[in-house]
Amino acid sequence: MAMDVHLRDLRYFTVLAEHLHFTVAAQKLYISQPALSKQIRALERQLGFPLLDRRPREVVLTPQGQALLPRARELVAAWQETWQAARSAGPTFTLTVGMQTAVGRNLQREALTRFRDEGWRISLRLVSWEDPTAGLGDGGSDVAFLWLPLPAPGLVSRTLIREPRWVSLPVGHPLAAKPEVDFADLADEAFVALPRAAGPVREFWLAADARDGREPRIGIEVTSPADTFEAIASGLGVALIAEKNAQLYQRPDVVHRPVRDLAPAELALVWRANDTRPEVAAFVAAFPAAPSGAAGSQ
Amino acid sequence: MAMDVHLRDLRYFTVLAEHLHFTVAAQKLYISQPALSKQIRALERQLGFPLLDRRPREVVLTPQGQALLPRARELVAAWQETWQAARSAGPTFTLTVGMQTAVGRNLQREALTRFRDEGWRISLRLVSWEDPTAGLGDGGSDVAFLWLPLPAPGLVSRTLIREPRWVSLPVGHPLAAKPEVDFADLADEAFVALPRAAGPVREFWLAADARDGREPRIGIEVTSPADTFEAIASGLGVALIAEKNAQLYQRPDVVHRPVRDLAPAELALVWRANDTRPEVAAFVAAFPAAPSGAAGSQ
DNA sequence: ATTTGGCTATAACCGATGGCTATGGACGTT
DNA sequence: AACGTCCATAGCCATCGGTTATAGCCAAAT
Repeated sequence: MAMDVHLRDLRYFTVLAEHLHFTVAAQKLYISQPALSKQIRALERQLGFPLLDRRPREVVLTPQGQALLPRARELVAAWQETWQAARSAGPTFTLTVGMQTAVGRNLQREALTRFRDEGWRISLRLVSWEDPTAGLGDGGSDVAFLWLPLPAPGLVSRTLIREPRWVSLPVGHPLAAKPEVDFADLADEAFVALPRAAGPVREFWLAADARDGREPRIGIEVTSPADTFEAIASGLGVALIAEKNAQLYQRPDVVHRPVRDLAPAELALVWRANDTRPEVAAFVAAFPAAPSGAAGSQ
Repeated sequence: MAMDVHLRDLRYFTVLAEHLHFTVAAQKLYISQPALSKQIRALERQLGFPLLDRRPREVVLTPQGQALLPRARELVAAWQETWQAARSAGPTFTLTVGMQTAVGRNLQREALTRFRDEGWRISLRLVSWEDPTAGLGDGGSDVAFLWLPLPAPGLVSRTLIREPRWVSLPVGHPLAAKPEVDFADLADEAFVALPRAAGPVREFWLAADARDGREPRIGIEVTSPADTFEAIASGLGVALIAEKNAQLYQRPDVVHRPVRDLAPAELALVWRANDTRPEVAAFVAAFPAAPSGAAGSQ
């Protein structure tokens, strides 16, 4: 018997019933209008009776739809409650999230608010750039936000954000005159680098992937964003930086420019491959993965 | 937020919690053990906490599992009730099912019991072999059980059963001596045929598909199973017949033998392609489709 | 101590589902 | 008549939910 519903579909229905307008309801639900249309049709097909009467000018509930609506709301709400109740029946679980400074993108806030509300304990752990695993290596963290590539084997990642690499230059720098920079013009500059201990990520931000094996010239090594921009402003070198971070760290003595011909940087949620605890999986699942290739934006 | 559950998963959980044994619970649920294992793990992952403690000797509920169990039962039951209530809020829908005699296989019973219980009105309409669409053509039926091929354009089918074609012979017939018959030995026999009005299905049961275009020899045309076997017993011809029907229509003066080298016959549920009423779709969906090719049995 | 048997997990595969973008088609409005 | 609004359809792709086959674990039995 095909009697079980996905509560998601009931939720879709309740929202649609509230607005009686597919396009609007789809927006509220953060899905496309055709997706909603299709799901509702599928729901009607599964139930065996129509829920809505699609008229030329308006959409109205059928008698069955009217009967279903309040009960559907109850079910969705009841489930929410049930979930919370069940969760709190177990021992309180504390998830430690490792983050390096300069990750930004209010991911911290996301992590904290979203899960604190739902009865979890989230503990943020700020780690220095010297620990490329952000605490995953020594067990100090359960998950971490990191720039790829992965610093060590045995870790798995879900890419959350993919964005172009820009370059930070001192205001006086000749290349600062152009609105966009070729990496070729940049390759022989002195670079502000992450510490050696940072591992593969250091190489990535030195654009080792675009140098054909030639060694970059290192101006200075730094361990914090403040250091970095101080060094750049002082003319000790230039540095690659993610696009959004460029917008975030504005200083009068430093300018940011997009760099052509560089693969985008990927910010990922990382955890240990052998860590199968459902709490970790649930945390990870709560963050939507970035689309794989070049996304269709529109 | 990934908060919505599929009620099916809750149902799986309740059954598993009842037996505390994956293999047994999977059997009760009519799914394979790995499927259950995977679904439960996925559920735990989605919820963010473990439901069961899989120990070497036994499976036990975690505190969260214990907390979830009774409420999960309630939710599943509540949905059932909700569904019924919503259905009966609409005008009673009567679905007319066209059937030819000799379809058999307790499909009628299936159709009637299954849906009468759930508050539908099912009206069976027995049609003669003269109407190959079993009432779909003139709107007298909403759905019909028919042997393929489809008698007319504009109809869609879901194959329910696929079974070998046998041949019915009078007891004295020389071919009746062998346990199995080659169609080549049968091709030049006189055949008991469906009426011309039956269309493509007539050709199918004359095995036009195995004759390379040569015309069959028609002994007599009949319009009911009784006619058919009377004719065969009287030596007016032989007839092809589906395997299960062969077992069903046993008479002392007629024998049934499997025929080699014939494609199987397909019994299908048929409805109008442009009929998108959810009631029809739900009825259709309630009958599992036959696997496409040679099925993996075991 | 090794084998056997019972039970759950994993792997590889496959069709159906659920999302997307782009486009069509019905209908009211201008 | 042309346009705008809104739902449906088409075509595409990743994920899901099922399958069979097989591995791995542990206790009982040889």
